[in-house]
Amino acid sequence: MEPVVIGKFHHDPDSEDSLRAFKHPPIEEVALADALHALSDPVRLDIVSKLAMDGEASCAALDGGRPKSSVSHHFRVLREAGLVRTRNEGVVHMNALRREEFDRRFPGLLNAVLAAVNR
Amino acid sequence: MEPVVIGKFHHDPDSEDSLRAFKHPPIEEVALADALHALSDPVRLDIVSKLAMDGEASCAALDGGRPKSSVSHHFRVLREAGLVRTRNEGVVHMNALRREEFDRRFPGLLNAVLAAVNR
DNA sequence: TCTATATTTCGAATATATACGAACTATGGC
DNA sequence: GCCATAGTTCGTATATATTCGAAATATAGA
Repeated sequence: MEPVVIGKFHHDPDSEDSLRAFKHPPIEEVALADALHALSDPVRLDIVSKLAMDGEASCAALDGGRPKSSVSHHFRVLREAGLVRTRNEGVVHMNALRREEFDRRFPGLLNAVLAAVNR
Repeated sequence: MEPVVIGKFHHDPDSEDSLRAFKHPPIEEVALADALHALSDPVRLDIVSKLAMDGEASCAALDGGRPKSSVSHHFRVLREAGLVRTRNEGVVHMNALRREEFDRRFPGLLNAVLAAVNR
């Protein structure tokens, strides 16, 4: 039986080193200042708030009419701040908050932000 | 009896329109994104953390060896985000967190940030 | 009034962030 | 294989932040 080739072109789409997979930092490596910076933008606060309500969503579902490249940028910032995990579901990228992990790292922070963002 | 002159050169040093007095926004006018941005800088996180422990301090006491103009800038950002109140005490400026007000505006936020910054 | 001290303001350099079109890449379905 | 779709990456323009020296301002005290 042939071994599965995991490399540049033949890879496991769910593995962390897949071409399509994203960098999700270990939650312990996320710095507080970076998390706060990620949350300090109205567009990203909106995305985070909607993800908290809906659980999961594609990028397009949360674009608010903005160009794809802008939305992609904001998702990247959220990912790198440990706030969002993105997984490939066919042609769509599904995003969800890393709530348990983030809460473990910064207890109460996300709750306080989400409470504040909704008035 | 002469009325007290409140103007460009003869003014009440405790009044909000004094030359030396600072702009402290009404807490209800502080936007979440601006508060988070103010907290998303390591220098300012350090200042806020020290103020939380010490209660009150002059600018110089918290400068961490940085030039005065830089420290002054960071205090201004904290002031405009509703986090810090500065009052004139003779030649020094005494700074304190607007804790009660800020907590009322964004419940749990400052606690979560302060808990996270210490570790 | 002169001096020392604490801090702000100004100005300019540099760094970082945001925005968005165009080109590119991965996936699923035909 | 070809096409459409969903996102990413790239390049660049612009906006905002940070830094710090120098000059200005306020206050206390001699």
